[in-house]
Amino acid sequence: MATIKDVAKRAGVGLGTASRVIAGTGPVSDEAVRRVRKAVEELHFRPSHAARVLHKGHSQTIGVFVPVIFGSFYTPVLHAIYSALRAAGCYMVVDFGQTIESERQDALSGAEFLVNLDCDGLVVMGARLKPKDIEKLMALQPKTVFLNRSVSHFSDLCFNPDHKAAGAVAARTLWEAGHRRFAVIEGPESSADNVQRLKGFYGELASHGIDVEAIPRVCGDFSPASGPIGVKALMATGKKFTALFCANDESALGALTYLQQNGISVPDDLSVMGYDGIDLSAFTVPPLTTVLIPWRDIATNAINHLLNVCYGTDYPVMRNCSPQVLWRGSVRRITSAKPSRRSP
Amino acid sequence: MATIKDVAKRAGVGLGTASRVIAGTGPVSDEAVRRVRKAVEELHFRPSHAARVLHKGHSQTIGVFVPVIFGSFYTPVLHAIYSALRAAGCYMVVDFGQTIESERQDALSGAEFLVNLDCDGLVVMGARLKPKDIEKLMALQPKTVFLNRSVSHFSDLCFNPDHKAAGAVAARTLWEAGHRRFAVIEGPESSADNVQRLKGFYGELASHGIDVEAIPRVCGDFSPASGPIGVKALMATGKKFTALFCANDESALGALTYLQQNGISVPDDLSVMGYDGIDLSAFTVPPLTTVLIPWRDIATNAINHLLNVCYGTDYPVMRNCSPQVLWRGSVRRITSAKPSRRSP
DNA sequence: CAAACGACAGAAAACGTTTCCAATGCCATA
DNA sequence: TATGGCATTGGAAACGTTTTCTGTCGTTTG
Repeated sequence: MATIKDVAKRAGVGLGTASRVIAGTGPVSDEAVRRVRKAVEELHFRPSHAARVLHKGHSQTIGVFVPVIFGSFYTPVLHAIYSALRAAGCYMVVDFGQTIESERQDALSGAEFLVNLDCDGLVVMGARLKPKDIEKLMALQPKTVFLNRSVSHFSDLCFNPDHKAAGAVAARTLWEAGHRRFAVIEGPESSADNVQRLKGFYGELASHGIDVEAIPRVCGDFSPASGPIGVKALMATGKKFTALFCANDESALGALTYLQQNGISVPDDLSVMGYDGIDLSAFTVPPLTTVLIPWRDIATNAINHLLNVCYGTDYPVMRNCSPQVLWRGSVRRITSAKPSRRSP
Repeated sequence: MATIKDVAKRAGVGLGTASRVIAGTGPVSDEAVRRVRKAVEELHFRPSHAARVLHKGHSQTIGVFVPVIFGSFYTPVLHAIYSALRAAGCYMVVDFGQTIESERQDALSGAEFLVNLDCDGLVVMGARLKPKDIEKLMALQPKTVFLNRSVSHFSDLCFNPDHKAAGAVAARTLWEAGHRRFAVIEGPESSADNVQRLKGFYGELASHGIDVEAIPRVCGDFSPASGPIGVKALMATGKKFTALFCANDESALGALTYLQQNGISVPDDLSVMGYDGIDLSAFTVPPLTTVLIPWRDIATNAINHLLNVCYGTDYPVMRNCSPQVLWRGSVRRITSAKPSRRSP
């Protein structure tokens, strides 16, 4: 590969001049510009990123850790991160975790991997990180933002939807549609985001006088497969319910499929409500009513903040992105004073 | 950040010794090792990636271009690329295109973006690249492999499933199940992979004596939305058919949903066959019969080849990954000698 | 006409590594 | 005791930029 020295030699100018022309900074004569440009062209010169980084002290590279790349949930977030980064002219280096269970360990080792690359900053996504993990990561690279995890001591670095409020919104939506008997397919207990949304959901119902302890619930793992498993288990309890809340859309998808296959009509026999608002939720049968978490906005704001920290820019950062209900066909409005007791 | 000089000073050894200890290469006394290790620990020393790259001449970084990150198709491929790269200790820098239509332009500018980062090699995915684009990219970075595109002159760099053969397999499967009347939701004409699979599909049917010109067909864009649109258009032709071939699973998903909503039973009234074998195809109602393209294997082999080219390694590279039919519930076997003429 | 100034060019230093080479000290051998 | 070889070491050079500083030349101004 040709170096800037070769370019300078070929153009018959000094090193400094060549550099100034290429960087487009400092005073240079038109003649010099012309000659350097020509030499660059002829030699197919490209400045060495490494040399630049070494000199400048920053790499224009941001490391991103995402727990898993399977499924429909993380992908749009990754895309939002990518877009914001690319718009700022930054490179995105990605590291993925293996499974949703190994998330915490993966995040820790992934961050270390990324830090070894002179990343200017880090984005770490994951609901399973413990406060001391966050401290550890901050020691590794102080310029880090966290997605989907909130730790009070580092709240300015944590960009996290208000899962509790969103869970409450889900409950309120079902309540206002007239539902009084519920069942829930939960997510993993080790996921802080799951715990929060359920707290919001049950809390809201409790405030309406529902005995939440009596609500049949089953613990899933956020996968589509946990939908059928969950529904089966819930029906086995023998308790009656008119509305099923799934802690995420993917498990709701699985539940919908299972119900369909077993002749239980949604929403006539049972209403189903999801959580996340993944793209695919619009394409189920019936289309899934769900709580849209504005991940796109949240991620963009997180990146903006990170860029501000890393490069002293001044991108706008908003911290209050509120959830929104996507009202679609999978939840029935119960209009009669005495709600239907029919149940699967 | 502490440099290796600081480490050497603190450990009371020379620069060379410190470097040798850290790199774990060359002869050093136990005492020196101990002291350097201690200094590294105390100063939280991490070697500068940039300086290493500058000196060594390679960055352990591979640039990856993927046309879009939405949807279910590219994600598993990206994951396979990631896994292979990470296993080799390489960093993955990603660039995405905007839409499936802008793929070609996006790939070109994305590759340039990536090359500016001293990537040791490039992976470019995209079926819309023209031969001269490939030449251009090769000039930019000779160490490049192409995914889902085959150009005869660069066939050793192109890792591409045999779409024609896979299309033929789809046709043969339907034929052998007894179907004689077909309809097709095609993909975009500008996608070479789509053109190939259709060529294979129609070719196989023609070899059985079917008049392929008479087969009703409609052009989609690979999106779930093109499923309903396509089915509607096909039914509007008034022609009768027992089997619908969708050029990719996502449009098949959309088609399935639409049929379901309109009371057309799959597979009793109509058989539906997909193409790709995305994870989600197992979770539709009914589960989608489809042709599995072994993208995981193909991507892994492509990366192995690239790594061999970049680093002189000797990973195994296989080039014949054959498609496979995932026989599931969405295709009916027509056993009667005279196949059913019933049609939507 | 001389001096001062401005525009530009070129050389040199610095960024943090790794590698190569020469030097040192030590031990065994002659 | 001198010598060769070996193990270990420290320092210099190199990787390719950018930036700063000094120098030169031509032009303008007093």
